Amino acid sequence: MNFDRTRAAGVLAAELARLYGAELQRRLVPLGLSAAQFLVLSELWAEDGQTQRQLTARLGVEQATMANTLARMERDRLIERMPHPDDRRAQIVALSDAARTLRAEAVDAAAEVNQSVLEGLPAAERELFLSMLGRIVNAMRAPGANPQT
Amino acid sequence: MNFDRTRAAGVLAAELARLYGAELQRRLVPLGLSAAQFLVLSELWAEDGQTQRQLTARLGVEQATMANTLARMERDRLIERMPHPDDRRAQIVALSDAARTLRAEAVDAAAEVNQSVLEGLPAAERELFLSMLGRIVNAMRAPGANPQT
DNA sequence: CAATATACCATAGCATGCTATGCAATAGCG
DNA sequence: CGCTATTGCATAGCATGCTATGGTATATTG
Repeated sequence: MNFDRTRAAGVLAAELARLYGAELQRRLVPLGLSAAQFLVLSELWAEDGQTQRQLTARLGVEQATMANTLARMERDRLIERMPHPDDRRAQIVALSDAARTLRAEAVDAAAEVNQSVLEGLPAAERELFLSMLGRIVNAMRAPGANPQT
Repeated sequence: MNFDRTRAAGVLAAELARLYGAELQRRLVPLGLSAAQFLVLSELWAEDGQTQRQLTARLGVEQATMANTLARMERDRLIERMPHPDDRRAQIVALSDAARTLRAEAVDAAAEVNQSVLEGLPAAERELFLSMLGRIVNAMRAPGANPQT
């Protein structure tokens, strides 16, 4: 009849996400980045010049969320938007020079934070944990994961 | 040199938290509750009449976050606040009748969502996953988890 | 006791997530 | 071609997280 937060997978995940976000933010702030901005940049570092639509799909957030994040990134001179050559509705999101410069440092910082998360587990279990986390996320993302929808 | 989101524990946790939050919200909305409100209520169902301070500590959010959440819950008639008998700075947070009535239904809904999260894993691995998640969160919560702080 | 330090809350301002809307451009169809 | 549907974004409004700040009450200390 009670609800045990310490055994609720989602609640624990939310807490992990909060702690991780805070730590990542702490490491990225000196570079002038937030965690959400970093994720967008990590996509653009892999492939510059994507549309907002593509970024939204790849990062799995809603379109409106991405629009807001991109607006802040443009304000902060991390990206530039230019007209799409073939589709006047769309825009190309391009890295600024500043964002290109930040790449190595930011990726290092994020890698360290990801490593530090896993340090809570013995090395032998880390791969398994990532695998299980990945499978759970995939299962929840899949259609039909929502009963009676 | 790249950042692989699919292998970053924190990013996966954030995504799990988002998906979980959305699903929990979907199940709680018919009851007039949000996920954050549910967590506060789950504390109060266990022990009614706590102070804001206690709730903040137990749920692990910042004091300001709790103040805002409690304000919305008071607005929504889920809680009532009354003066603390011994300390005029503090207030007692008490369940409303409506909140007491919601208990069984809300706990059931949350339990189902938690169960559905774990369905992404074979039954044999579920306990281990919860254990690992719990250990990671504990390790990150612990002081000294932050290098060079 | 008076002054200072702490503790408990509230508020302001921001980021990032969401849903709901609306506009403009493009695609599809009769 | 012209109408409708779809697609790509932007904006509004909200919840929930945060930090920073300030007010009031209580505790501590010289």
